[in-house]
Amino acid sequence: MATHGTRGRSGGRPTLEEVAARAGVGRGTVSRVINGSPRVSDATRAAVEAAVAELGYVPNTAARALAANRTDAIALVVPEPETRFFAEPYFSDMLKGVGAELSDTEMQLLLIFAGSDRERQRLAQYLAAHRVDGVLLVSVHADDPLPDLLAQLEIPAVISGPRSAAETLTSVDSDNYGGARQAVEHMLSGGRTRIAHITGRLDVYGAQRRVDGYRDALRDAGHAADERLIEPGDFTEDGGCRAMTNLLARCPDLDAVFAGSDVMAAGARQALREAGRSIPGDVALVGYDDSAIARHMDPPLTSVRQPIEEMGRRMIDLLLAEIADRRPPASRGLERRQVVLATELVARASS
Amino acid sequence: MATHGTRGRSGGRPTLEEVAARAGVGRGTVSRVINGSPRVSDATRAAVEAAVAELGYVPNTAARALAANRTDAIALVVPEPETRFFAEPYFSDMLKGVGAELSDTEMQLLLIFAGSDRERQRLAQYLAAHRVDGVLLVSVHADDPLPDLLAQLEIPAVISGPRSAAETLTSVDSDNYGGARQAVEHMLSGGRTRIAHITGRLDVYGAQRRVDGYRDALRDAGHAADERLIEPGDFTEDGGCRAMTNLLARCPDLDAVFAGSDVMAAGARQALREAGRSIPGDVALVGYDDSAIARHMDPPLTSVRQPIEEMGRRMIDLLLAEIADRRPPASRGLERRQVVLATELVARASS
DNA sequence: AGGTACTGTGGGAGCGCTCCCACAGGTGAT
DNA sequence: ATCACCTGTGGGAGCGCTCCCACAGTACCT
Repeated sequence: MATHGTRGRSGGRPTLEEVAARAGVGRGTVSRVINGSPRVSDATRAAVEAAVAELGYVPNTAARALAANRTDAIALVVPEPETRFFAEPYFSDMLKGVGAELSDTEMQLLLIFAGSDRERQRLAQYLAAHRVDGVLLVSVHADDPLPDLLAQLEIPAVISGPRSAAETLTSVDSDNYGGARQAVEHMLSGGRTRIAHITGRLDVYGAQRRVDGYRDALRDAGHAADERLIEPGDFTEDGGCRAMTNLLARCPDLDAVFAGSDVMAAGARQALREAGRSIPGDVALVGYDDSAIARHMDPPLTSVRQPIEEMGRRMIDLLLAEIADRRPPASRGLERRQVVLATELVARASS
Repeated sequence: MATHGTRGRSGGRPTLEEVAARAGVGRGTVSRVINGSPRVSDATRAAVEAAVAELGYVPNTAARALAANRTDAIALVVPEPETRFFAEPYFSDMLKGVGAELSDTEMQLLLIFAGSDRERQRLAQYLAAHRVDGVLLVSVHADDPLPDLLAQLEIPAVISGPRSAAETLTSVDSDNYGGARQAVEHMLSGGRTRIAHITGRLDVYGAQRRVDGYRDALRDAGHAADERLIEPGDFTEDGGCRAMTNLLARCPDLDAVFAGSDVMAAGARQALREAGRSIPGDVALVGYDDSAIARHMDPPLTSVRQPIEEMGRRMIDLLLAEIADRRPPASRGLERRQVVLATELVARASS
């Protein structure tokens, strides 16, 4: 009789109803106070808050999620094996920005790795179950099916580097085009005229944009286009070394190199050294990313810094806005949002 | 009339009830199939599974959590700022083991940092709301209040290094005592007799156990105890350097040093070098952790390896068992579980 | 024949919340 | 005085599941 209908509750955390009884109000009113609705009188609000404090009431997330059809959680999906995640400062910076922006929110951040097929399978299940209100996607390759899955499931998502100029998802990116221009203009102003470029993998949109920036900066400075100064790389150190070797063979008169990443710049440095070219005496060298490698290279590498932490913050802003917009399913879609953040050239001894 | 009572469901994921209708069975039966109950006939199970596949049914986690009073999630709590998490390979190894062991489970892993006061506050709320079924605690200091909070909230938890010999939480640890013995015995067998020890912070239980192992190994080999050979360190490189300097001043005749961590060994190496002692010629040096530092030191450092990944796996095993045990709240408590895993000496040039 | 025991199944009740309708009481225009 | 329209409030219905009781059917004992 006493325990009628009281199934699993051993210790028994207080419920909304109990708080309501204690405060002498109705359930709806307590709910309104908890959720910060303005339509509550000051006196009532105070009474409810007192009851909440006395009882140590904490809302039941599952009940709320079920009733309101939301989870108050978002996922940061990293389509890489965990190893890379820990190896690259990119992710830790991103996480810092995301965490900071989220810290005055009720939202909970989930970190999900989707490196292996198996993990991707799990993630698909996870998303199908709508266990998060939104998704942050970082470091996505051009042919990744994940963005489309997200679109199909109608889950709000923000991507950290658009897959192409026609990206349909809301995206945040650094100004790859402008960053490349900065690098090239920096070398031009240093008196260099034969500036080569080692590109990143061209199926990565950002790498393409860097090539565009490189080309336009040279053209605007009145230099004739010379496609022989452009050599494709693949973001690896070996690739950078090979590319540099090819460039030296083809254009022995080059006096500067803009590498599409610091790692490739490290490879290029090795090739230059083996060819007996001094840095920056014979050849100026500029990288991209301003990673730890840049600071520790010999000589220290001039590099283009991306505001990764801020990118993380902006991604959260946009995602939260999109989640909020979702509720009234009225006027959606029309304006794609693409935020582009400025880069900064960090000049060091290599140029 | 058509949309009577159908509130938020726009697209409308299928529910248990719909699957039941499709399969021509009752709701309870579908639930039994989904949860792998054996009390279902093969024919019925097949019919239900077909309906699930056709409808693309995915259980609603929130509803399940509410009804069953569990979350199917566990938290890995890191009481450190994120920076340290990324800096130390300890965490990434741990995460790998944990992830592996969890991958054939329905359990979801949450990574929670509790470095700042603010984050700890949040965590307390989080735990009070019982948003996870269990907690994995790594790298906890002796005076941390977190374990007690967990106990008070009756949340199953496993800790990765007991706070003391009287640890009440289930714990997994590497054999600090045995590891220290291995290190000392290795140096003894190399003909060293005056072996010093730079300890870790002694408020860390594991560091104490290493001192115990060091003492006992020497005693068992018939060496008279000499407390002057023991110098306290604090796990930092500077501390290791200072400790080494003190040791050299006090016992110039020492011919070997067992440092309580690789980082301190690096500090000790510097002090030895400055004092003109060669490694391993004049003094043998052995560290603890077998971290990247050990491999890259000059000369490469002999060190004691802890099976961190396996520790992660075992922690999950124990935690899942504890969560399962929880359901029938019958015979609990009596046996504290403390798992200790063997260490391995990795011999390199420094000894 | 009657009993006991098990297997497989259906469906009611309830988990703790949010949403929303209903309604009381106040205010100001007509 | 009448009506319209606010603000603040109570509480019913329902979210999609799990748990468990009830019961039909079959099998095996007395």
